[in-house]
Amino acid sequence: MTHSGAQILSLGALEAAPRLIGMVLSTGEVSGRIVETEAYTEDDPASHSYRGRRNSNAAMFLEAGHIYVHRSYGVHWCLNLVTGAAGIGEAVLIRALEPLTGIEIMARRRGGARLDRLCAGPGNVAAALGLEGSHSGSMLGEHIFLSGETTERDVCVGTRVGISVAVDWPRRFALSGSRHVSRPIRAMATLTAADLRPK
DNA sequence: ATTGGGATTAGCT
DNA sequence: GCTAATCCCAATG
Repeated sequence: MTHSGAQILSLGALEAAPRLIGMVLSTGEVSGRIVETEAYTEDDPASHSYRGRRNSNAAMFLEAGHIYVHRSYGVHWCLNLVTGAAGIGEAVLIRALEPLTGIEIMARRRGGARLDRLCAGPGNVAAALGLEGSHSGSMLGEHIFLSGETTERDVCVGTRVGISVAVDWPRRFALSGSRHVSRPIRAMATLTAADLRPK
């Protein structure tokens, strides 16, 4: 993980999530630019950390820079980057990537899909990267790497999808205009590059 | 011991 | 649009 990556993840999830847009996630074989994220904090009733630490969510309470991979609907794996201070339980869900390299490998893992759907949606991101539950609790730099810079383009913020509580919280972030996002965001606000510059 | 409900997706209507 | 797939945990008896 790069220095700027570590710096961003040490922020809270709410501040890290928009700043991760534009950065690059890679394994040895494949890589993609982050175009959609979602912040989960311990005060969020939709967060796995909301009801405290369990065996299943322990990775979410590790130090910033670890990854938390969880099962969704008993079927899919979803990748989170742990943020903030250790023991708090904050993380950013990686919801979509713009494929950069290793596209054939990702397509094979996904059973074929058009380019702009290859890493669209959290289950598809984890599948394309080859991640599963056994990777949960590992550190960035072991299996996957975070590099690159925060985007210089606008990031929009909107409501969430796929949950039943706190749906209206503006915690889903996406690169404005990207066609690689899981589902279009009805923007409640737009953050410019100036808003996202290191404070 | 059993049951209900997800941070989702693909495939069919 | 609707639904099945399928695992883990929390709530309940």
